Amino acid sequence: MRKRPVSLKTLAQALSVSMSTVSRALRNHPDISPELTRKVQLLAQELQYSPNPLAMGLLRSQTYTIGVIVPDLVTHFFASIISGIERVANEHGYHIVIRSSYESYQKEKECLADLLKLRVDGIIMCLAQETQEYAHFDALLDAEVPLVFFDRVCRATEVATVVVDNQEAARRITRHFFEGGYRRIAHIAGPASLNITQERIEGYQQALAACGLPFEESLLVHCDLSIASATAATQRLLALPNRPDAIFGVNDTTAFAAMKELKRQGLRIPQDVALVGFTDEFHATVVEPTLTSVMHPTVEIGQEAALLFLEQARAATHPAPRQTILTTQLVVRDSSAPKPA
Amino acid sequence: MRKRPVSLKTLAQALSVSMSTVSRALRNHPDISPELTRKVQLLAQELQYSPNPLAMGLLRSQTYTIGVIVPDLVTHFFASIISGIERVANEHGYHIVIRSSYESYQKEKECLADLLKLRVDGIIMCLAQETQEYAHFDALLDAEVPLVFFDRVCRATEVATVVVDNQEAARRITRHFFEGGYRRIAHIAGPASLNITQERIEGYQQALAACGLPFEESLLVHCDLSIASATAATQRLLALPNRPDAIFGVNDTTAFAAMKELKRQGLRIPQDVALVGFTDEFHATVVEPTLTSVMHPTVEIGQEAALLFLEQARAATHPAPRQTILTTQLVVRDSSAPKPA
DNA sequence: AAGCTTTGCGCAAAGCTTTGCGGAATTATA
DNA sequence: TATAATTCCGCAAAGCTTTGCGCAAAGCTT
Repeated sequence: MRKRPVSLKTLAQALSVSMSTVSRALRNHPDISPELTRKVQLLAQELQYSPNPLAMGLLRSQTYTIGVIVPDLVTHFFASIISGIERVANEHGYHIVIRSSYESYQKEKECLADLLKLRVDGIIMCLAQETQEYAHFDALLDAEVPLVFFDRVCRATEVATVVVDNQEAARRITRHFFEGGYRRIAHIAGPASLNITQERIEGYQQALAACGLPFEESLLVHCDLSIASATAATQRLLALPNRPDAIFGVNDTTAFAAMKELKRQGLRIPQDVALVGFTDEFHATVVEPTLTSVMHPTVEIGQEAALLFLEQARAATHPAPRQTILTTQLVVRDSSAPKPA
Repeated sequence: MRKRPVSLKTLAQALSVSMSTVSRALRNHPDISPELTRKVQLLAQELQYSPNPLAMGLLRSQTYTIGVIVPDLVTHFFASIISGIERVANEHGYHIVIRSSYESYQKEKECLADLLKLRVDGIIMCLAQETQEYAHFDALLDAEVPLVFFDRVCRATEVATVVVDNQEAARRITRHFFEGGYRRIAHIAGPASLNITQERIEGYQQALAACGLPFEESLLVHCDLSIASATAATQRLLALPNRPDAIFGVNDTTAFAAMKELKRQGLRIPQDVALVGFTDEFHATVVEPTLTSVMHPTVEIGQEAALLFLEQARAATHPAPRQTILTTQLVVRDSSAPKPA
């Protein structure tokens, strides 16, 4: 049995006063005499008193705790978003408790339920890939529990969200290829259900049109974001009678899987096929050739999400859901060097 | 103002019975009549009652919450350890609240203090790189708060720890080089203060001796685990009058920085200089040449740490600290192919 | 000196749960 | 039928904190 930490009662008994007096003294209430106040604060300091958050939580219905649900804890993308959330949460006195949905709809519901049972003050999350029904958020919305989605979102009119401008990013990539002299630009997209997939496809198509290139069905392939599936998608593209001269992968895993497959088939990058991915700095610079990629402002996504939470948590009345759109950055490296004339 | 969730009081009032009766009914206490029990449970179900963990925490002095402190949230190594912790913690009804020490001693103390104020049931952590004093753990030890260190440890006789067999791993790498025909084997080590650094150096030296190779001071260089510092360390090695033909980097960042620097200087891997790192699968397979490396059982480290916590949390009396040593795996890839005769 | 205002502190309730004990009503016993 | 034994439920305390209200003692006024 661990001994209980010092409480108001400990202090009160030690000083032979009531708990209310101790409580007031600690908060410098004018009702308490200066000498007593000093004595109390001194003892509190000495005994390292710190108010019990459980009692405070009970009183105020506030735990200063944010539930964070991500599809996956290991991926650099999510890890650094969590890092961003953690930083601003801590700066504002909040703790974060983390759960992974493992991209599963069932697990996502479980996590949500568990965190609510824990009485978190709000939820910051990214939808699981499987999730197509959104009824499990009704309870939160009804209870006006602060909720923030990032990256993968739904019900954007009801929930605060932070996303990146996927269309713009996809347009920029496509244009970048075009300007480099590439004309058969393929796109390995993600699952059709994800909003990020749709937006990037739209941007891709918009840019093709703007560049005067036709949209060829066969140059748009889907994968489920796994390595195997991305590899298969690449193979489908390369098996085309008229294969693409540029590939734009929808994310990290996809881009690297594509790169490996290209190398395996003896194709040179970018001479035979140029490549661009959505990925993060460390990976992109370590491969050969270095990978041109759209960098997500991951830490900022997390920070912004936490700020949106705080905004809701502090508001007296439930504020209108705000949408934050962050811009990405296209970092040009070797894998998309201009085509030699 | 969010409305309060349903409590025993809600149910009690709805059924015109006392809260104690509701409480007993929910736990199938024999004192309560079967019909009433049924009615109570039905209503509880319907209203989605779930006991308030704050009240329970107050009562039992238990929050079912584990504080996790890592030096860095973004690194794959820590991210996947967290993933392991999360999994077994959740399986056993615990939540984890995460903090990053940013490798800072000051921050580490802050995190520790904050988590204790939060009344976590225990702490699982990895020491910050800066941390050299360990007095801030006295309070935990005195209060018998379950504490588990992983990877970087201290006070191993007092605290449960989970580590990998660094000596063995270093020996294996060195032997692997030797068997491949390499004779001037260098080691880029980490900060001398870290136990992992020391252990790997010892293993390195043991294996050199076992292979009948001399230990040359100049082939052992230190870095602080940053990219810049690892690059500089590599440069020092390559500037040697008699440069090494094999390099063994102390971790992820180091190995890749070394690889980049080797390439930059136009050296071929492994023909001119072979390379082995401590790293994780994804990175290692994506680079060119693929990197031979010692793989940490990261998820297992996390799982094992959580199990050690549970062991302490469940023990009636404070158990003797247990040391878990996990074995690593040397995955041979292209960067250390045998030297052609 | 009698009455009024301050000053300084304690009581108790609320927030939620569990649990020992007591008590009323019902049933069984003599 | 009066008494003993069940049966079934409520009171209250404990765990910790805050806060409205009350109360005693001290200070002040005239």
